[in-house]
Amino acid sequence: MAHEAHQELVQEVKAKMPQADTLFELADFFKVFGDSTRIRIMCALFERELSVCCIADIVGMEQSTVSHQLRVLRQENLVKVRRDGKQSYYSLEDEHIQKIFEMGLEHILE
Amino acid sequence: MAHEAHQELVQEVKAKMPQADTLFELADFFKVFGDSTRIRIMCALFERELSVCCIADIVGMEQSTVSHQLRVLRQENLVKVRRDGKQSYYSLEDEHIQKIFEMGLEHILE
DNA sequence: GTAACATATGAATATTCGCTCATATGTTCA
DNA sequence: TGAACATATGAGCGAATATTCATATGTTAC
Repeated sequence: MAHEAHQELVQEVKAKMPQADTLFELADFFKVFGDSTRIRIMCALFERELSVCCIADIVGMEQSTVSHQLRVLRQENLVKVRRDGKQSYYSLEDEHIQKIFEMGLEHILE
Repeated sequence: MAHEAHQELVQEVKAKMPQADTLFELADFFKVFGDSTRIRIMCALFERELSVCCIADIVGMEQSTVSHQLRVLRQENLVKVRRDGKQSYYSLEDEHIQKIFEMGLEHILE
């Protein structure tokens, strides 16, 4: 390809892409899905809201680990918390999560 | 919650969850989306197939970096390659990718 | 053949990230 | 108030990972 044509193509594609900031945010968002502990936590929450210690038992990890990961999920607005007495009940923030999940499953099951 | 009720709930949720293996695979799949360089590469490929050096120019990174990341994308069956003379042209493997992308965007733009 | 270009890959490095331990904070009940 | 329980958080460690440099491999044109 000629040098000018190359540059032109590069500029054309760059122009059509979303802003760099948005793509960095998007990467951070998907990063959250890229850990098996967090995936399993989210998956458990598909069924119903759960307390921290229940989640820990379900995924078979320390309460502390789960608590740390729930914080990550909270920061990306993927889960919400509800305090009830001594316990914190976590649930999913919205239904995008389940759809993204399903689409991922479709891909790997091909 | 009583101890037996807790255990019962844990078992019930665990039973409804997909197999652990599947969830580990799923995490590996999403891990690929969790890096801004790879996200930008995929995003560039939404427009059209591109050679490695074009991609490198578009995302503003070394040819070597892009080549390494394209290998990661290949390993997860997210892109395919076509050799044409000296150049390798990469394109997206299927349309799930774009849908996952869009859903991620919807979430962060809320 | 060799030169020039495009891509792939191995090694080294720096950074990120998940997990665990110890402990702090928050809540209930006696 | 203090004991018991649930959750959150900070520090430290080890593993994973993204990038770069140097170089190998592959391809074309002369």
